[in-house]
Amino acid sequence: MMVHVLYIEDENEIGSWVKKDLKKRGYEVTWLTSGEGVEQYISTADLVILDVMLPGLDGFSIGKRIKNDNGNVPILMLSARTAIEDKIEGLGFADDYLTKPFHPDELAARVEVLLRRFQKNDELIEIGHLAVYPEDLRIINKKTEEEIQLTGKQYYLFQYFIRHLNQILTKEQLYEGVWGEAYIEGDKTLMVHIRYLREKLEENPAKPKIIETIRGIGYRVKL
Amino acid sequence: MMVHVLYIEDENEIGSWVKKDLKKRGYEVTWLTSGEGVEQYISTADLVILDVMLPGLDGFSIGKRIKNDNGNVPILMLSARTAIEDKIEGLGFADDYLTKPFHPDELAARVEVLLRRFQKNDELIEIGHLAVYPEDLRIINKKTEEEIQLTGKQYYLFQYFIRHLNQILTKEQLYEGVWGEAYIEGDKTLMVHIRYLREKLEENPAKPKIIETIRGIGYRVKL
DNA sequence: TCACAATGTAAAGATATCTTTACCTTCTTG
DNA sequence: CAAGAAGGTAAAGATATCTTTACATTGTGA
Repeated sequence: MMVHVLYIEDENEIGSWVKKDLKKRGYEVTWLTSGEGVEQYISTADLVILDVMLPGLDGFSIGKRIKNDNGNVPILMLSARTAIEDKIEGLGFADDYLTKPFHPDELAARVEVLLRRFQKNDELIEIGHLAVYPEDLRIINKKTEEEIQLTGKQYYLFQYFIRHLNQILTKEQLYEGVWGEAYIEGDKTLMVHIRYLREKLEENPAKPKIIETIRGIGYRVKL
Repeated sequence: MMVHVLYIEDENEIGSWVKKDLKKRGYEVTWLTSGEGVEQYISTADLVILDVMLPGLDGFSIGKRIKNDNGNVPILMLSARTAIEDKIEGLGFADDYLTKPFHPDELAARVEVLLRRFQKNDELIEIGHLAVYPEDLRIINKKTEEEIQLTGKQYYLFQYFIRHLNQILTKEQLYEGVWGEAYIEGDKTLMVHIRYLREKLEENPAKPKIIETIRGIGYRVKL
Protein backbone atom coordinates (compact mmCIF):
# COMPACT_ATOMS: atom_id res chain seq x y z
CA MET A 1 0.00 0.00 0.00
CA MET A 2 3.01 2.24 0.52
CA VAL A 3 6.64 2.39 -0.38
CA HIS A 4 8.45 0.46 2.27
CA VAL A 5 11.96 1.51 3.27
CA LEU A 6 14.12 -0.76 5.36
CA TYR A 7 16.67 1.31 7.25
CA ILE A 8 19.57 -0.24 9.12
CA GLU A 9 21.44 2.17 11.34
CA ASP A 10 22.98 1.77 14.78
CA GLU A 11 23.31 5.41 15.75
CA ASN A 12 20.25 6.38 17.70
CA GLU A 13 20.09 10.07 17.08
CA ILE A 14 20.61 9.99 13.36
CA GLY A 15 18.40 6.94 12.99
CA SER A 16 15.54 8.63 14.73
CA TRP A 17 15.52 11.76 12.64
CA VAL A 18 16.08 9.99 9.36
CA LYS A 19 13.15 7.73 10.11
CA LYS A 20 10.96 10.67 11.07
CA ASP A 21 11.97 12.60 8.00
CA LEU A 22 11.30 9.73 5.62
CA LYS A 23 7.93 9.11 7.22
CA LYS A 24 7.00 12.71 6.74
CA ARG A 25 7.79 12.29 3.09
CA GLY A 26 5.31 9.46 2.87
CA TYR A 27 7.44 6.36 3.15
CA GLU A 28 6.76 3.49 5.48
CA VAL A 29 9.98 2.98 7.41
CA THR A 30 11.31 0.01 9.33
CA TRP A 31 14.36 0.97 11.32
CA LEU A 32 16.65 -1.75 12.61
CA THR A 33 19.63 -0.94 14.78
CA SER A 34 21.49 -4.02 13.65
CA GLY A 35 21.46 -6.59 10.89
CA GLU A 36 19.71 -9.09 13.10
CA GLY A 37 16.35 -10.24 11.89
CA VAL A 38 16.84 -8.41 8.63
CA GLU A 39 15.69 -11.43 6.63
CA GLN A 40 12.04 -11.06 7.41
CA TYR A 41 11.94 -7.54 6.01
CA ILE A 42 13.99 -7.98 2.87
CA SER A 43 11.36 -9.34 0.59
CA THR A 44 8.78 -6.73 1.50
CA ALA A 45 11.15 -3.79 1.24
CA ASP A 46 11.09 -1.50 -1.76
CA LEU A 47 14.38 0.07 -0.82
CA VAL A 48 17.12 -0.55 1.74
CA ILE A 49 19.20 2.14 3.41
CA LEU A 50 22.20 0.57 5.01
CA ASP A 51 24.83 2.02 7.28
CA VAL A 52 28.10 0.17 6.67
CA MET A 53 29.61 1.01 10.03
CA LEU A 54 27.57 -1.48 11.97
CA PRO A 55 28.78 -3.49 14.93
CA GLY A 56 28.76 -7.27 14.59
CA LEU A 57 27.88 -8.49 11.14
CA ASP A 58 29.11 -5.56 9.16
CA GLY A 59 27.16 -3.70 6.57
CA PHE A 60 29.01 -5.27 3.69
CA SER A 61 27.90 -8.80 4.32
CA ILE A 62 24.37 -7.69 5.05
CA GLY A 63 24.30 -5.88 1.75
CA LYS A 64 25.49 -8.90 -0.11
CA ARG A 65 22.91 -11.06 1.59
CA ILE A 66 20.11 -8.67 0.68
CA LYS A 67 21.11 -8.53 -2.96
CA ASN A 68 21.21 -12.28 -2.96
CA ASP A 69 17.75 -12.60 -1.52
CA ASN A 70 16.06 -9.91 -3.51
CA GLY A 71 17.96 -8.58 -6.48
CA ASN A 72 15.14 -6.25 -7.28
CA VAL A 73 15.57 -4.07 -4.25
CA PRO A 74 17.81 -1.01 -4.50
CA ILE A 75 20.37 -0.46 -1.74
CA LEU A 76 21.55 2.94 -0.63
CA MET A 77 24.72 2.78 1.44
CA LEU A 78 25.59 5.25 4.17
CA SER A 79 29.14 5.70 5.40
CA ALA A 80 31.30 8.14 7.28
CA ARG A 81 33.32 10.43 5.08
CA THR A 82 36.50 8.42 4.89
CA ALA A 83 38.50 6.56 2.37
CA ILE A 84 35.98 3.74 2.34
CA GLU A 85 34.02 5.63 -0.26
CA ASP A 86 35.94 4.10 -3.12
CA LYS A 87 35.68 0.68 -1.60
CA ILE A 88 31.94 0.88 -1.48
CA GLU A 89 31.57 1.92 -5.02
CA GLY A 90 33.64 -1.02 -6.06
CA LEU A 91 31.63 -3.47 -4.07
CA GLY A 92 28.88 -3.95 -6.55
CA PHE A 93 25.87 -4.42 -4.38
CA ALA A 94 25.25 -0.78 -3.48
CA ASP A 95 23.18 1.06 -6.04
CA ASP A 96 24.05 4.42 -4.60
CA TYR A 97 25.84 5.77 -1.57
CA LEU A 98 25.92 8.83 0.59
CA THR A 99 28.50 10.01 3.09
CA LYS A 100 27.65 11.35 6.50
CA PRO A 101 26.80 13.95 7.43
CA PHE A 102 24.12 14.58 4.83
CA HIS A 103 21.12 16.83 4.43
CA PRO A 104 17.67 15.19 4.62
CA ASP A 105 16.75 16.59 1.21
CA GLU A 106 19.82 14.98 -0.28
CA LEU A 107 18.83 11.63 1.14
CA ALA A 108 15.25 12.00 -0.01
CA ALA A 109 16.37 12.95 -3.51
CA ARG A 110 18.55 9.86 -3.80
CA VAL A 111 15.81 7.63 -2.47
CA GLU A 112 13.45 9.09 -5.05
CA VAL A 113 15.93 8.50 -7.85
CA LEU A 114 16.66 4.93 -6.78
CA LEU A 115 12.99 4.08 -6.53
CA ARG A 116 12.39 5.44 -9.99
CA ARG A 117 15.35 3.62 -11.43
CA PHE A 118 14.24 0.31 -10.00
CA GLN A 119 10.50 0.50 -10.28
CA LYS A 120 9.54 2.86 -12.97
CA ASN A 121 12.52 2.26 -15.10
CA ASP A 122 10.83 0.93 -18.15
CA GLU A 123 8.51 2.92 -20.29
CA LEU A 124 6.31 -0.08 -20.55
CA ILE A 125 6.12 -3.54 -19.05
CA GLU A 126 4.64 -6.20 -21.27
CA ILE A 127 3.16 -9.23 -19.60
CA GLY A 128 1.39 -11.58 -21.94
CA HIS A 129 -1.40 -9.73 -23.67
CA LEU A 130 -1.15 -6.86 -21.20
CA ALA A 131 0.77 -3.59 -21.38
CA VAL A 132 1.46 -2.01 -18.01
CA TYR A 133 2.63 1.56 -17.51
CA PRO A 134 4.62 1.44 -14.29
CA GLU A 135 4.35 5.12 -13.31
CA ASP A 136 0.64 4.98 -12.73
CA LEU A 137 -0.03 1.25 -13.18
CA ARG A 138 -2.39 1.76 -16.05
CA ILE A 139 -3.09 -1.56 -17.70
CA ILE A 140 -4.04 -1.91 -21.35
CA ASN A 141 -5.28 -5.06 -23.00
CA LYS A 142 -3.17 -5.06 -26.14
CA LYS A 143 -5.72 -7.08 -28.07
CA THR A 144 -8.77 -4.95 -27.40
CA GLU A 145 -6.74 -1.77 -26.76
CA GLU A 146 -8.95 -1.07 -23.78
CA GLU A 147 -7.81 0.01 -20.38
CA ILE A 148 -8.48 -2.35 -17.51
CA GLN A 149 -9.83 -0.68 -14.38
CA LEU A 150 -9.06 -2.15 -10.99
CA THR A 151 -10.65 -1.54 -7.62
CA GLY A 152 -8.56 -0.39 -4.67
CA LYS A 153 -7.49 -3.73 -3.29
CA GLN A 154 -6.94 -5.14 -6.75
CA TYR A 155 -4.77 -2.17 -7.55
CA TYR A 156 -2.58 -2.57 -4.47
CA LEU A 157 -2.30 -6.28 -5.02
CA PHE A 158 -1.28 -5.84 -8.63
CA GLN A 159 1.14 -3.10 -7.65
CA TYR A 160 2.77 -5.49 -5.24
CA PHE A 161 3.28 -8.00 -8.02
CA ILE A 162 4.72 -5.37 -10.35
CA ARG A 163 7.12 -4.19 -7.66
CA HIS A 164 8.29 -7.72 -7.18
CA LEU A 165 8.26 -8.97 -10.74
CA ASN A 166 9.50 -12.51 -11.32
CA GLN A 167 9.74 -13.19 -7.60
CA ILE A 168 7.74 -15.91 -5.97
CA LEU A 169 5.63 -14.19 -3.34
CA THR A 170 4.27 -16.09 -0.38
CA LYS A 171 0.71 -15.57 0.71
CA GLU A 172 2.11 -14.08 3.90
CA GLN A 173 4.13 -11.50 1.98
CA LEU A 174 1.26 -10.57 -0.25
CA TYR A 175 -1.24 -10.26 2.56
CA GLU A 176 1.17 -8.35 4.70
CA GLY A 177 2.11 -6.07 1.84
CA VAL A 178 -1.41 -5.25 0.74
CA TRP A 179 -3.44 -5.43 3.95
CA GLY A 180 -0.69 -4.32 6.26
CA GLU A 181 -1.45 -7.00 8.78
CA ALA A 182 -0.46 -10.59 9.45
CA TYR A 183 -1.82 -13.30 7.24
CA ILE A 184 -3.86 -15.88 9.06
CA GLU A 185 -3.26 -19.42 7.85
CA GLY A 186 -6.24 -20.66 5.92
CA ASP A 187 -7.80 -17.27 5.28
CA LYS A 188 -9.31 -17.06 1.81
CA THR A 189 -9.51 -13.32 1.36
CA LEU A 190 -6.30 -13.08 -0.60
CA MET A 191 -7.32 -15.97 -2.81
CA VAL A 192 -10.61 -14.36 -3.65
CA HIS A 193 -8.87 -11.17 -4.65
CA ILE A 194 -6.43 -13.12 -6.78
CA ARG A 195 -9.46 -14.52 -8.50
CA TYR A 196 -10.98 -11.06 -9.02
CA LEU A 197 -7.70 -9.91 -10.52
CA ARG A 198 -7.51 -12.93 -12.78
CA GLU A 199 -11.07 -12.31 -13.88
CA LYS A 200 -10.00 -8.89 -15.15
CA LEU A 201 -6.47 -9.63 -16.33
CA GLU A 202 -6.48 -13.15 -17.72
CA GLU A 203 -7.76 -14.11 -21.12
CA ASN A 204 -9.00 -17.33 -19.59
CA PRO A 205 -9.24 -16.99 -15.81
CA ALA A 206 -9.56 -20.74 -15.45
CA LYS A 207 -6.13 -21.17 -17.08
CA PRO A 208 -4.21 -18.25 -15.63
CA LYS A 209 -1.06 -17.16 -17.42
CA ILE A 210 -0.41 -13.75 -15.88
CA ILE A 211 -0.66 -14.66 -12.21
CA GLU A 212 0.71 -18.13 -11.75
CA THR A 213 0.06 -20.27 -8.72
CA ILE A 214 3.07 -21.60 -6.85
CA ARG A 215 1.54 -24.49 -5.01
CA GLY A 216 2.20 -24.57 -1.30
CA ILE A 217 3.81 -21.13 -1.37
CA GLY A 218 1.98 -18.37 -3.13
CA TYR A 219 1.90 -16.62 -6.50
CA ARG A 220 4.12 -15.02 -9.09
CA VAL A 221 3.86 -12.62 -12.01
CA LYS A 222 6.60 -13.05 -14.56
CA LEU A 223 7.67 -10.80 -17.40
CA MET B 1 -10.58 11.16 -14.01
CA MET B 2 -8.14 11.13 -16.88
CA VAL B 3 -5.68 13.42 -18.56
CA HIS B 4 -7.60 15.33 -21.14
CA VAL B 5 -5.89 16.37 -24.36
CA LEU B 6 -7.50 18.89 -26.66
CA TYR B 7 -6.24 18.35 -30.19
CA ILE B 8 -6.91 20.82 -32.99
CA GLU B 9 -5.98 19.53 -36.42
CA ASP B 10 -7.66 19.91 -39.80
CA GLU B 11 -5.97 17.07 -41.66
CA ASN B 12 -8.20 14.04 -41.40
CA GLU B 13 -5.71 11.27 -41.81
CA ILE B 14 -3.10 12.53 -39.38
CA GLY B 15 -5.76 13.65 -36.92
CA SER B 16 -7.31 10.24 -36.82
CA TRP B 17 -4.12 8.35 -36.09
CA VAL B 18 -2.80 10.83 -33.60
CA LYS B 19 -6.06 10.66 -31.69
CA LYS B 20 -6.05 6.88 -31.76
CA ASP B 21 -2.42 6.72 -30.67
CA LEU B 22 -2.92 9.11 -27.76
CA LYS B 23 -6.00 7.22 -26.65
CA LYS B 24 -4.03 4.02 -26.65
CA ARG B 25 -1.54 5.70 -24.35
CA GLY B 26 -4.31 6.44 -21.90
CA TYR B 27 -5.24 10.01 -22.67
CA GLU B 28 -8.74 11.23 -23.20
CA VAL B 29 -8.67 13.06 -26.52
CA THR B 30 -10.98 15.66 -27.98
CA TRP B 31 -10.18 16.26 -31.61
CA LEU B 32 -11.47 19.37 -33.31
CA THR B 33 -10.91 20.00 -37.02
CA SER B 34 -11.08 23.74 -36.56
CA GLY B 35 -10.82 26.36 -33.87
CA GLU B 36 -14.56 26.73 -33.71
CA GLY B 37 -16.14 25.87 -30.39
CA VAL B 38 -12.72 25.57 -28.80
CA GLU B 39 -13.77 27.73 -25.84
CA GLN B 40 -15.89 25.11 -24.18
CA TYR B 41 -12.97 22.67 -24.00
CA ILE B 42 -10.19 24.99 -22.94
CA SER B 43 -10.85 25.03 -19.25
CA THR B 44 -11.19 21.27 -18.94
CA ALA B 45 -8.11 20.47 -21.01
CA ASP B 46 -4.88 19.40 -19.36
CA LEU B 47 -2.91 19.92 -22.56
CA VAL B 48 -3.56 21.39 -25.99
CA ILE B 49 -2.02 20.15 -29.22
CA LEU B 50 -2.49 22.76 -31.89
CA ASP B 51 -1.80 22.64 -35.59
CA VAL B 52 -0.88 26.13 -36.76
CA MET B 53 -1.81 25.53 -40.37
CA LEU B 54 -5.51 25.78 -39.84
CA PRO B 55 -8.01 27.34 -42.23
CA GLY B 56 -9.99 30.33 -41.01
CA LEU B 57 -8.89 31.56 -37.60
CA ASP B 58 -5.30 30.53 -37.70
CA GLY B 59 -3.49 28.59 -35.06
CA PHE B 60 -1.65 31.58 -33.69
CA SER B 61 -4.67 33.48 -32.57
CA ILE B 62 -6.27 30.36 -31.14
CA GLY B 63 -3.12 29.71 -29.17
CA LYS B 64 -3.08 33.22 -27.80
CA ARG B 65 -6.72 32.94 -26.82
CA ILE B 66 -6.16 29.67 -25.01
CA LYS B 67 -3.22 31.03 -23.04
CA ASN B 68 -5.37 33.98 -22.14
CA ASP B 69 -8.21 31.84 -20.89
CA ASN B 70 -6.20 29.27 -19.06
CA GLY B 71 -2.57 30.05 -18.46
CA ASN B 72 -2.11 26.77 -16.69
CA VAL B 73 -2.55 24.62 -19.73
CA PRO B 74 0.51 23.66 -21.76
CA ILE B 75 0.33 24.09 -25.52
CA LEU B 76 2.20 21.90 -27.96
CA MET B 77 2.35 23.40 -31.45
CA LEU B 78 2.48 21.36 -34.62
CA SER B 79 3.74 22.81 -37.89
CA ALA B 80 4.99 21.76 -41.27
CA ARG B 81 8.75 21.70 -41.55
CA THR B 82 9.26 25.18 -42.93
CA ALA B 83 10.77 28.43 -41.88
CA ILE B 84 7.90 29.07 -39.52
CA GLU B 85 9.72 27.09 -36.87
CA ASP B 86 11.61 30.08 -35.59
CA LYS B 87 8.51 32.18 -35.63
CA ILE B 88 6.68 29.81 -33.40
CA GLU B 89 9.41 29.69 -30.86
CA GLY B 90 9.34 33.44 -30.73
CA LEU B 91 5.63 33.62 -30.26
CA GLY B 92 5.61 32.99 -26.62
CA PHE B 93 2.47 31.05 -26.07
CA ALA B 94 3.66 27.66 -27.30
CA ASP B 95 5.37 25.64 -24.60
CA ASP B 96 6.85 23.21 -27.06
CA TYR B 97 6.57 22.50 -30.72
CA LEU B 98 7.03 19.66 -33.14
CA THR B 99 7.42 19.68 -36.90
CA LYS B 100 5.58 17.32 -39.20
CA PRO B 101 6.09 14.61 -39.99
CA PHE B 102 6.79 13.15 -36.56
CA HIS B 103 6.89 9.76 -34.95
CA PRO B 104 4.08 8.92 -32.49
CA ASP B 105 6.63 8.14 -29.77
CA GLU B 106 8.16 11.56 -30.21
CA LEU B 107 4.80 13.21 -29.78
CA ALA B 108 3.97 11.08 -26.76
CA ALA B 109 7.32 11.87 -25.17
CA ARG B 110 6.80 15.61 -25.55
CA VAL B 111 3.26 15.36 -24.22
CA GLU B 112 4.60 13.47 -21.23
CA VAL B 113 7.28 16.08 -20.59
CA LEU B 114 4.88 18.99 -20.89
CA LEU B 115 2.39 17.42 -18.53
CA ARG B 116 5.11 16.85 -16.00
CA ARG B 117 6.45 20.35 -16.34
CA PHE B 118 3.06 21.89 -15.81
CA GLN B 119 1.48 19.60 -13.28
CA LYS B 120 4.16 17.97 -11.32
CA ASN B 121 6.57 20.80 -11.53
CA ASP B 122 6.85 21.62 -7.89
CA GLU B 123 8.26 19.30 -5.33
CA LEU B 124 5.52 20.29 -3.00
CA ILE B 125 2.41 22.45 -3.11
CA GLU B 126 1.48 24.14 0.12
CA ILE B 127 -2.13 25.12 0.58
CA GLY B 128 -2.92 26.48 3.99
CA HIS B 129 -2.09 23.82 6.56
CA LEU B 130 -1.80 21.15 3.89
CA ALA B 131 1.21 19.89 1.98
CA VAL B 132 0.38 18.21 -1.32
CA TYR B 133 2.79 16.09 -3.30
CA PRO B 134 1.70 16.53 -6.89
CA GLU B 135 3.19 13.34 -8.34
CA ASP B 136 0.89 11.08 -6.41
CA LEU B 137 -1.42 13.61 -4.74
CA ARG B 138 -0.48 12.55 -1.28
CA ILE B 139 -1.78 15.08 1.22
CA ILE B 140 -0.15 15.73 4.56
CA ASN B 141 -1.62 17.79 7.35
CA LYS B 142 1.42 19.86 8.33
CA LYS B 143 0.18 20.35 11.87
CA THR B 144 -0.45 16.74 12.77
CA GLU B 145 2.05 15.39 10.19
CA GLU B 146 -0.51 12.77 9.25
CA GLU B 147 -1.44 11.74 5.76
CA ILE B 148 -5.00 12.37 4.68
CA GLN B 149 -6.62 9.51 2.81
CA LEU B 150 -9.27 10.20 0.22
CA THR B 151 -11.80 7.90 -1.40
CA GLY B 152 -11.99 7.53 -5.17
CA LYS B 153 -14.34 10.36 -6.01
CA GLN B 154 -12.73 12.65 -3.46
CA TYR B 155 -9.36 11.92 -4.98
CA TYR B 156 -10.48 12.71 -8.51
CA LEU B 157 -12.22 15.87 -7.37
CA PHE B 158 -9.19 17.07 -5.48
CA GLN B 159 -6.96 16.19 -8.40
CA TYR B 160 -9.12 18.37 -10.61
CA PHE B 161 -8.62 21.28 -8.27
CA ILE B 162 -4.88 20.76 -8.14
CA ARG B 163 -4.67 20.58 -11.92
CA HIS B 164 -6.53 23.85 -12.12
CA LEU B 165 -5.05 25.70 -9.20
CA ASN B 166 -6.20 29.29 -8.68
CA GLN B 167 -8.84 28.97 -11.37
CA ILE B 168 -12.49 29.41 -10.62
CA LEU B 169 -14.13 26.16 -11.63
CA THR B 170 -17.81 26.03 -12.45
CA LYS B 171 -19.95 23.22 -11.13
CA GLU B 172 -20.38 22.12 -14.73
CA GLN B 173 -16.62 21.87 -15.25
CA LEU B 174 -16.06 20.00 -12.03
CA TYR B 175 -18.87 17.56 -12.57
CA GLU B 176 -17.90 17.00 -16.17
CA GLY B 177 -14.26 16.57 -15.23
CA VAL B 178 -14.80 14.12 -12.41
CA TRP B 179 -17.93 12.23 -13.41
CA GLY B 180 -17.36 12.45 -17.15
CA GLU B 181 -20.96 13.36 -17.82
CA ALA B 182 -23.05 16.48 -18.04
CA TYR B 183 -23.93 18.32 -14.88
CA ILE B 184 -27.66 18.58 -14.27
CA GLU B 185 -28.72 21.94 -12.89
CA GLY B 186 -29.71 21.61 -9.28
CA ASP B 187 -28.02 18.25 -8.67
CA LYS B 188 -26.45 18.09 -5.23
CA THR B 189 -24.03 15.23 -5.72
CA LEU B 190 -21.07 17.47 -6.39
CA MET B 191 -21.90 19.62 -3.39
CA VAL B 192 -22.02 16.66 -1.07
CA HIS B 193 -18.61 15.52 -2.26
CA ILE B 194 -17.24 19.01 -1.76
CA ARG B 195 -18.48 18.68 1.77
CA TYR B 196 -16.84 15.30 2.24
CA LEU B 197 -13.58 16.79 0.98
CA ARG B 198 -13.89 19.75 3.28
CA GLU B 199 -14.55 17.43 6.17
CA LYS B 200 -11.18 15.82 5.55
CA LEU B 201 -9.17 18.81 4.39
CA GLU B 202 -10.39 21.82 6.31
CA GLU B 203 -9.47 22.65 9.86
CA ASN B 204 -12.99 23.95 10.33
CA PRO B 205 -15.27 22.58 7.59
CA ALA B 206 -17.92 25.15 8.49
CA LYS B 207 -15.45 27.94 7.63
CA PRO B 208 -13.66 26.50 4.63
CA LYS B 209 -10.35 28.05 3.66
CA ILE B 210 -8.95 25.45 1.27
CA ILE B 211 -11.92 25.05 -1.04
CA GLU B 212 -13.62 28.39 -1.35
CA THR B 213 -17.12 28.84 -2.65
CA ILE B 214 -17.65 31.18 -5.57
CA ARG B 215 -21.28 31.98 -5.22
CA GLY B 216 -23.34 31.48 -8.36
CA ILE B 217 -20.45 29.84 -10.18
CA GLY B 218 -18.58 27.10 -8.41
CA TYR B 219 -15.44 26.60 -6.36
CA ARG B 220 -11.76 27.38 -6.28
CA VAL B 221 -8.60 26.14 -4.57
CA LYS B 222 -5.91 28.78 -4.34
CA LEU B 223 -2.25 28.45 -3.50
C1' DT C 1 -5.96 -44.67 -8.35
C1' DC C 2 -7.48 -42.99 -3.93
C1' DA C 3 -7.41 -39.76 -0.42
C1' DC C 4 -6.01 -35.65 1.30
C1' DA C 5 -4.40 -31.19 1.06
C1' DA C 6 -4.23 -26.99 -1.49
C1' DT C 7 -6.39 -24.02 -4.51
C1' DG C 8 -10.51 -22.21 -7.01
C1' DT C 9 -15.28 -20.57 -7.28
C1' DA C 10 -19.89 -18.71 -6.45
C1' DA C 11 -22.69 -16.52 -3.67
C1' DA C 12 -24.20 -14.53 0.65
C1' DG C 13 -23.09 -11.20 4.18
C1' DA C 14 -20.72 -7.06 5.70
C1' DT C 15 -18.83 -2.71 4.98
C1' DA C 16 -17.48 1.38 2.51
C1' DT C 17 -18.57 4.62 -0.80
C1' DC C 18 -21.64 7.24 -3.51
C1' DT C 19 -26.20 9.41 -4.55
C1' DT C 20 -30.54 11.26 -3.36
C1' DT C 21 -33.54 13.58 -0.48
C1' DA C 22 -35.48 16.73 2.72
C1' DC C 23 -34.53 20.38 5.36
C1' DC C 24 -31.39 24.08 7.28
C1' DT C 25 -28.32 28.15 6.82
C1' DT C 26 -26.35 31.99 4.55
C1' DC C 27 -26.15 35.53 1.28
C1' DT C 28 -28.19 39.11 -1.61
C1' DT C 29 -31.34 42.40 -3.09
C1' DG C 30 -35.40 45.16 -3.08
C1' DC D 1 -35.50 43.44 7.30
C1' DA D 2 -38.12 40.08 4.51
C1' DA D 3 -38.05 36.77 0.86
C1' DG D 4 -36.02 34.18 -2.52
C1' DA D 5 -32.04 31.97 -4.26
C1' DA D 6 -27.83 29.59 -3.58
C1' DG D 7 -25.24 26.78 -0.85
C1' DG D 8 -24.63 23.47 3.23
C1' DT D 9 -25.77 19.45 6.03
C1' DA D 10 -27.45 15.04 7.88
C1' DA D 11 -29.28 10.98 7.08
C1' DA D 12 -31.55 7.48 4.32
C1' DG D 13 -31.19 4.74 0.17
C1' DA D 14 -28.48 2.65 -3.50
C1' DT D 15 -24.47 0.70 -5.25
C1' DA D 16 -19.81 -1.01 -5.27
C1' DT D 17 -16.32 -3.27 -2.99
C1' DC D 18 -14.56 -6.41 0.27
C1' DT D 19 -14.87 -10.50 3.35
C1' DT D 20 -16.65 -14.82 4.71
C1' DT D 21 -18.49 -19.12 3.90
C1' DA D 22 -19.60 -23.48 1.95
C1' DC D 23 -18.58 -26.33 -1.52
C1' DA D 24 -16.07 -27.78 -6.00
C1' DT D 25 -11.90 -28.74 -8.42
C1' DT D 26 -7.16 -29.83 -8.98
C1' DG D 27 -2.81 -31.64 -7.96
C1' DT D 28 0.26 -34.82 -5.40
C1' DG D 29 2.06 -38.65 -3.04
C1' DA D 30 1.24 -43.17 -0.88
